[in-house]
Amino acid sequence: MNTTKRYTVTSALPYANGALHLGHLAGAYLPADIFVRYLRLLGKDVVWVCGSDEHGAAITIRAKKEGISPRAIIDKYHELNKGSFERLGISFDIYHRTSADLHHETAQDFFKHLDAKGGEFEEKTNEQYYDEEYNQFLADRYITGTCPKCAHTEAYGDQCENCGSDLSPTELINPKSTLSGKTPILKETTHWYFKLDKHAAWLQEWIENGQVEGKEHHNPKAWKNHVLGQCLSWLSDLRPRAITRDLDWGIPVPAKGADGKVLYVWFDAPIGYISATKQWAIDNNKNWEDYWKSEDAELIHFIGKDNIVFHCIVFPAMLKAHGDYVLPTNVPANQFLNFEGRKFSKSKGWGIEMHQYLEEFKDFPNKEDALRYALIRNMPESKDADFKWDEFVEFHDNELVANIGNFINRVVVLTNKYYEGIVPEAINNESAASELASVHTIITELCQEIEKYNFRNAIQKLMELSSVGNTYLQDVSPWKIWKEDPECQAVKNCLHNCIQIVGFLSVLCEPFIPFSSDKIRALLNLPKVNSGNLASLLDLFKAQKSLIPAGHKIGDPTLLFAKIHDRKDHSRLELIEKQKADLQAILDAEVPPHEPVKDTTTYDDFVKLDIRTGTIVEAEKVKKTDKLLKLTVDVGFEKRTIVSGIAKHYKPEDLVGQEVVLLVNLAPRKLRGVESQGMILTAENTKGELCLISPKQVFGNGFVVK
RNA sequence: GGCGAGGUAGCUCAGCUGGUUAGAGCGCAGGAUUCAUAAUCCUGAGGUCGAGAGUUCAAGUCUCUCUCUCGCUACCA
Repeated sequence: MNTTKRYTVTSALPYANGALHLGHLAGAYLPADIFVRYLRLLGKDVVWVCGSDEHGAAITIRAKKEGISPRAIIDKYHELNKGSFERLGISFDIYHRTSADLHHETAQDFFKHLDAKGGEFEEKTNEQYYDEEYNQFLADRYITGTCPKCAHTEAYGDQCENCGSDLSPTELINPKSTLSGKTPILKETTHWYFKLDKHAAWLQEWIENGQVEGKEHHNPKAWKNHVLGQCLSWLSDLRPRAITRDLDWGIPVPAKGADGKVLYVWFDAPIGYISATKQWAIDNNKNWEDYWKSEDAELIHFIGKDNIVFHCIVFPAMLKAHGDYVLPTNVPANQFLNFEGRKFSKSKGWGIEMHQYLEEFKDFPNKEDALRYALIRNMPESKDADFKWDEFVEFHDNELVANIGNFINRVVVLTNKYYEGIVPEAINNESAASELASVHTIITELCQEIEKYNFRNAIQKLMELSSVGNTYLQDVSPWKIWKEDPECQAVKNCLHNCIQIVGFLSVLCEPFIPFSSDKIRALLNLPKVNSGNLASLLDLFKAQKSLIPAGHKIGDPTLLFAKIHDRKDHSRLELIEKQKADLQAILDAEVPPHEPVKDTTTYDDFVKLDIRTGTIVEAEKVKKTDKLLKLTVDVGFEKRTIVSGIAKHYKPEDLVGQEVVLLVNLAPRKLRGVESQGMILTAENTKGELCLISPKQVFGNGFVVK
């Protein structure tokens, strides 16, 4: 590790309108926890900040729906998430919230500074939907209407939750305000935009080469591939981004003519890292600027991949535009965790939330570390990963129980049996030199892996450490020697060395499985690990001194982990089986997905559609498209050119001669430069497969379908 | 179509700037052992490194083409 004096570590601020699930935990919190605990063990000066992100329209909407205040929502989820984190050993230095006054001030100051500086913002006026009854502009989420793509009648202004397509409010058919239920009008409004585009050049240099203004800033090779890739693909097309909204929930924009406007959440949220640090500094008698404005401060953002663009482009641009702040030296974004083969989905009940796990596994011994271990072992560090209960069981029983737990138990039992728990002295210990050397190598590698954010590898090193212990114990087989000669020095040496390994484990496992670390320390009759413990451990090792000296009395043997596949006690296996059964029940209960039935229409409306039979006479692909075919269709009285999105399902040559049914009085429209004069009718099933609709027998062209 | 990531043993993945018979863990098969939560330890089987072409004395590793998976994006009348 380099000579940096301070670390400022952040984890993505959870949005306070819902509970976090295991995917969030594995993405941005657990990895940061490992990293920060490790730094603390080395005695580094580090602050790790996080907190609730409590603004934005989604919260006000939810509050309205549930008939409670936004404040009630954020209080509820702030407490819930904060509590779950604590119970899982996520050791933030502060879990702040963006509703705090300190944050409001900080964010407003930040805005004012950029505004006063000039050149960073611009104001633009455009038309947005406005609710005349409530006299306010409507955020995207406040408008519902019919989705233009799937005809779902309750699509939001920014997204249709039925078909998943991203929308803009003006695309909605029949828009309605969720406040008054009435049709909103379009009205001009002014917003502030952050001129992101003007930062493109230095951002590129910074991300690609790790240099800022010709000065080396960080090693770009230390960044994850997928992070670099995504950043660079964004850089080619940076545009000014709106940073204000017409909303009454959030941080008021501190500028003239900004009544009724608040800072857009993505602008205020990352500033939350700064305000959290300020609050922590006040509470702990520190100077927050040392962690944000000092050259020897190293800023690291832990996030999920959905946040890469904000943390690698937008926020750095904000910091640089401001001028006084350091830029992140790394953004080790994780990919996504799936759950038993599917995406986590709250609405479908797929997956498990942190508080839910804690509740349902409340009788499971060492449940926190069991979960942490499984998530770390299979962390989505460089590609999406999948959480499976079967793997959870395997990791737990084969690795935590059979490898680490068993080794520690063997050593503690033997020491108690042979020496009444007193650590024996090692004399002429050279025979164990190779074991101790490999222990040293593993410890070194473990540290390096953590420093490279490779936590999966790191935790496997932990397992290697206890494997070396197990192998060593097996090689010496002290129980054999002891039967012949209880006073034999070889037995004493062996157990002395094994206890040292247990001691190393107790320290090195702390970043990963802190609850177990405490238990191992208790077994060894030692205090909990503390800041700087790893540094002194490494020093002792160098000086070839024992971590736990001869004569020290260790505790009585107790089990660290209880096997899930236990012959006598099936309770834990049943717990797992229940989880699996619950998932199966969801799968079984699933109604075949279907399009919602549209609103009732009339015969008069129906006859407006002129649907006729026809025959495809020519077909070719439209260039530079995936799905589009240009078809010439004979409708009897004339030939029509029709562009149709069926290229993924039909080859042009197979279509010629095919009879079809088509809408002939649809207004013509250009698609990719080709004018389409109608629409071929197809059906689409849930797999997305298309089927042309056509007469059952040869019928002739141009006849009306009714 | 554009951009990004990825396709390596049954499964999950390592393989840096190209260099001897391609690795680990799990799983599997055989053996050893009993201090230990039927845990541990040893040995072994298993891969034409997505396909093809090229550069090179030498390619999983570089270049090109193709193909499949995932994400973003365009398009779907």
